[in-house]
Order: sequence, then structure tokens, then C-alpha cells
Amino acid sequence: MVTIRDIAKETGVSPTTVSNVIHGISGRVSAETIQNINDAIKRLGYVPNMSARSLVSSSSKVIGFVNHVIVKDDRNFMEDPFHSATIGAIESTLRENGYYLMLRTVETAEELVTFLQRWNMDGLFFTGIFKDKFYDSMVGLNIPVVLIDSYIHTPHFCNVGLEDFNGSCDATRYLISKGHRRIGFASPNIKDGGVLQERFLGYKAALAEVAIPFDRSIVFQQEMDLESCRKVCDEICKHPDITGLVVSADIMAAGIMTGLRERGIRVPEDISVIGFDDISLAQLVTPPLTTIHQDMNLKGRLAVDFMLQLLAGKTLQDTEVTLSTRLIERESVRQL
Amino acid sequence: MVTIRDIAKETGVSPTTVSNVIHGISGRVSAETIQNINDAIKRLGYVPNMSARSLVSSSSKVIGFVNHVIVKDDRNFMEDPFHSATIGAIESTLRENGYYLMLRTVETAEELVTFLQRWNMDGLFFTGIFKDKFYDSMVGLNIPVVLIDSYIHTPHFCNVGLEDFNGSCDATRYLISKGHRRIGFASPNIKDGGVLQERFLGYKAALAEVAIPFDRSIVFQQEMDLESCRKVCDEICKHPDITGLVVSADIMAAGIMTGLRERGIRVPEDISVIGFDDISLAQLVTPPLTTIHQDMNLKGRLAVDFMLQLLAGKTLQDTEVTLSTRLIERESVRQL
DNA sequence: TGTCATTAGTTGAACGTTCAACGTTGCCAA
DNA sequence: TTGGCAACGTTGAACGTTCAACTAATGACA
Repeated sequence: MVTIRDIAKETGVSPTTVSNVIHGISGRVSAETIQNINDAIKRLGYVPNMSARSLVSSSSKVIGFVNHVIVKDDRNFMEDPFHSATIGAIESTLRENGYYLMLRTVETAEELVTFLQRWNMDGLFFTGIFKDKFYDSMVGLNIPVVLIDSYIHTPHFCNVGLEDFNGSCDATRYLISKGHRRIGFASPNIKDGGVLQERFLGYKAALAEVAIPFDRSIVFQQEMDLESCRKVCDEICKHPDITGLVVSADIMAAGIMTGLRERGIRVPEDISVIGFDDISLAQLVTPPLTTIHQDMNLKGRLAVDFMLQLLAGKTLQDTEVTLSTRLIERESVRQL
Repeated sequence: MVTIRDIAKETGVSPTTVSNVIHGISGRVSAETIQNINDAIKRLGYVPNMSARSLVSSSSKVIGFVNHVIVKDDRNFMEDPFHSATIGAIESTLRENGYYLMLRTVETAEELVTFLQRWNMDGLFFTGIFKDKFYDSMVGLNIPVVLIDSYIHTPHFCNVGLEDFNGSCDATRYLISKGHRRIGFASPNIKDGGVLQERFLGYKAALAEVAIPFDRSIVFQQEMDLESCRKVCDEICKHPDITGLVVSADIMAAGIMTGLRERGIRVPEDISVIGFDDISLAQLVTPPLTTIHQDMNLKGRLAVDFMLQLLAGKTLQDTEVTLSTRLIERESVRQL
């Protein structure tokens, strides 16, 4: 391993001078010495040691991307395409700015803190359900925090989210505007404080607007896989009066559409379905799925924008961005 | 920040003793002292500093997950669900074993080496196109390397791959067995040494088996988005004699099916389509897509198995696993 | 001639850990 | 009364870097 000392010896200067050259500190080193040092660095193949650097400077250039999961055996981290598109955008921008990305799933606030302290991380992206416990832990760390899709609003952290509530409201209103009155809601398991809860609340609010009574018996919660979607369909069959269905995730909407078709129920003739997310499959299913669009890549870019500003020490007046949604009309909803 | 020295001071022992307790080195410390130290660690909230640790021990407990991309502005890293499922499996297993995961996209071998050296990484997962240049760089690093879906076969590295060639062969043979003779091939851009090339070669080989001449004019390369798939469909329309189509990615197959439907071409009545990957959408499109199944989660688990064995210093006799594929018959192919 | 500023460096401690090489007891057998 | 040997430690250097504080030489100017 080549160290800064080797470069110093090779060029006949002190390690400090080499360090200064590496960091481009100007006005302290002659042009000739700079040239010599850079040559030697190339020739010997010197690569800075980040451990040493972060040990002495207590800044590591590492940003943590932490996903909080609730169940112990949840291995679905990043199976959701949402995460991949977002992380992809984050990784590339961070890299261009000289930062590194460390990935981690945590189950508790202690785990989170330990993780960040071990590596004296410079920043944190947090996604998943935000529990109160996290609050103090994160504030105590005193590093930039950007929450992604985590429903807590505080000036302490930056927040990148989506108008989940409004989007879901819009979806429901759309069905209502098409003459539907008996509208069900299907969703993967709704956890307190998550995006799915917001979407659920949006659905309820839209019903309330036009005084349609909320009926818990036509709210269907299941996993997202096709088998579970079939169970939802069996439930739906028990409520033949349902004419419209708001589904809080496209992937589930697609599964339900498949299940309905298997049971001889036509979409949109017999039942109208509207999804959420506008993932690529929405336009590929039959009929193409009417859904609520969100830009996941943009979400990642905005999150990293926040992070870079905070890392640069800027104080932001706006610490919150909530992406708006857009209803994409396709063919899975019909006028009653 | 609480250090090992603080714990030492608090309990009246030397830092070394604290270090020994932390590492569970037995026979050197009395039970009482162990108890005291552990108490103090809890009370003061001590968390080991990984930078210091890795500086002195030159082992960082960090594993790099590196994706090699060719084009400069390729921001698609991990948009592919393949990556997410695999990384998810890798992260959780690595975590259980006390390792950390760092993500990175690289464009050159130098970038790769610099990245790994900066953090004196303990291991490397490499995915993407393997160029010859990488070979020496990786060997020089002297750390465990597990290649995922990178087509180079050498005892120096572990290799987790898929029978892409055979899978694609099977897909093509299946169409042939159903009476098809004029069979096109559609794929995202084929790069030398990638999985897509293997799939392309499998297609060609299957044609050769039954002496169907290969025709470059019915090989369609495009991006994976719906717009590009429509272009493929326009091309296909110029070859009305095509009765079957092998598509090297489900997502593209679904896009093409949509494009064909828009053009009044029915699947499978007018043209049979077979995909590759068996991603969740395959069973959700209409008609459900006949495709080649692969287990991406298993791929991640096997990769991390290799890694953990190598990290433990074991010498493996088998350094290569090639997952087999399975043809899933659904409804997008018909008997001619 | 003396003072000050500028340029181009150097020195040495510090960051938090680990690890090889040393202490210091106390006990027991020869 | 010595020697040996566990048991339970301690000491101090080292890992590669940074940073505040210093030096040493040159030149300008009053």
C-alpha cells in the first residue's frame, strides 16, 4: 500500500505538503512541487485511505441509506421498484459529488444510531415507517437527514414525499365523477405512518366529501403477490354491488385485474379499477391501467439535492418537498 | 464521542483490556472485569469506531457492490428489478454476518480499484459487463470477488450466473416445437460479454440445431421503454411472415405485446411471444406471458454464500454456480 | 538598518484502535 | 528459597492522515 509518506519521501517534501497538494490548498506550494507530487502520485499509484482520513477529520464522506422495516424477517427491502429507481438516482448524484453510499436495513432506532456512529456518517437518507423513537436519535446525531416518504413533518429534517393523500383522493373522486358510489379499497398491509395509510385516508376523505358512508367491509388488505390478490378477488365477489375499486399500488391492481378476469369479472365493464404509482407495467396490462402517476426518479434527485445543500452547510428555508401526483387516464375505468 | 479510553478510565483498566473484552478474547480477563466493562459500555453508550478499526487492522468489514456500466450517462443502475431483488438478499445476509454494503457504479477499471482501495474493502460483488481490463485489477486487489452475471470464467473469482444461453435455447426450441420456423429475436441493446449476448447466442444456436437459417433482419434491438417497443413493432410489421418472437426480457416482451395489440396484431393468434426472466408482470399481462423463469433472490443468496465462505478463508473447490432456468408455459404461444 | 509581508514549506500531536511484547501477582511443588 | 506457571493484566508503537503552530528565506519599503 502506497501512503502519503511514500509520496513525500519520493519527492523530498513533508507529508503535510503532499496532503496540501491533494486537497488543492493553494498559495502554499510552488508550481514545481505540485507537479512533482502529482507525478509521484500517478507513478506510485497512490490512493488516499478513507479510514485514516475520516478518523482524523471525523467526516467520512459516507451517506447512509437506511430503510426501516418492522417485521423481523422482511426480506423485501428494495424489491419494490420504487426503491431501485430512487437509489439509482441518489447513487449517481452522490458519486459525482465525491460521496459514498452505504445501504442498510434496520429494525430499531438503536440499530440506526449504532450504524451511523460506527462509520461517523456524514448524512442519512431514511425511508420506511418513521416511529417516534427515531426522532431523538436522529436529532442527537447532528448530521443532515433527508426523509423519503416518511410521514413526519419537522423543520429538523428535510422531507421528500408525495401527495399520497391527495393522489388517492383524486383517484377516488375520479371514480365518483364517473358515477360510481359503491367503491372498495384494496391495499397491501397498511402500517401506521406509512404511505399506504395516507392513501387510505385520502380514499376515506373523498368518500366523505360526497357523503358516501365509509364501509370497512369493502376495504381489502393483503400481500402484493398474485395469490393474495386472488384472495382479494374472492372477497370482492362477495360484494357484487361494488362497481369501482381504488387500489393503493399498481402491482396489486394488476394482480387483482388478473384475478377478476379468472373469475369472469370484466374490467372495466363489471368493475372499474384505478391504481397508484404508474409503474411501467400499468401501461402494459389489459386493459391499460388508469392510475396515479408519481416520478420516482425525481424523488431521488430531490432528496439528494437536499442532502448536498445540507452537507454544504447551507441553511434551507424550505425543508419539505411534496411531489404532486397526476391522474393518468387509461382504460380500466368506465362511466357508469 | 465515547471511546475505548473512556471506558477504560471509567472501569480503571487499560484500553487493551477493553478491546479484549469487546472482541471476546477469553482467558485474559476476569469475569468481574468483563462485567464492569460491559456495564460501562452500555452506560456510556460506546460504539466502536470502524475507521480506527479498519485503519489499524486493514480489514474494514465493508463489501462493495459494484455495477459496471458502459455509457457515461447510464442512470439505469438498479432500475432493473433484477438488481433490487438480488441486492436485497445480499444486504440482509451480509448484515447478519457483521458486514456492511457499499454501492457503486463504475465506468472503468481504475475507478473500481480506487474505490476498493480507498476503503480497503474486504470483498467485492461485481455485476455488469466484464471487460478484460478488470481481470488484473481484481486479482491485484487480493480480496474475495464474486461475479454476478458477468461472463468470464476463471478459478480466481467466484461466479454466480444463469444458464442464459440454455434458457434462450429452450425458449427458441419451444417455439420450434410448436411449429414455428420464422422466429424473430427482440432485445435491449446487446453488449459484448453481457447476459443479453448469451441469450442472443442461445437463440441462434437453437435455430442452427434444426437448420433454420439465421436472418439478421429479424433481430430487433431497442431500449426497453414502451416507445421503443413500438418501434420494434413497426419493424415486425414489415415482416408479416414472422410467427414467433423470442424476447430477451419480459419487460420488453410486455411492451411489444402492447405495441402489437395497438397495431391489431393478436398474441398468440397472429404471433407467438416468449419472454425471459419471469418477473412478476409476466403473469399479469394479457395474455399471460410464456417465459423463462429465473430465481433472482436465490442468485443473491448464492452470491453471498460464496462471499462469506471466502471471507472465512475457506478455499472452495467449486467456484461457479450457474442457476438453471425453467420454462413457464402460459398463454402467449400457440401451436401452429 | 529594521520591520513587515509573502512564499514555501516543516514539525509533531492527534484521531480511536489493535497487537506484540512486556509486568505483576499469587500459588504450588521441588 | 527458589523456580515455574497460570491468571490478569499493562505499555507503547503503529495504522495513514490532518491541522495548528512553527520556521526560514526572500523582498519591499520606510
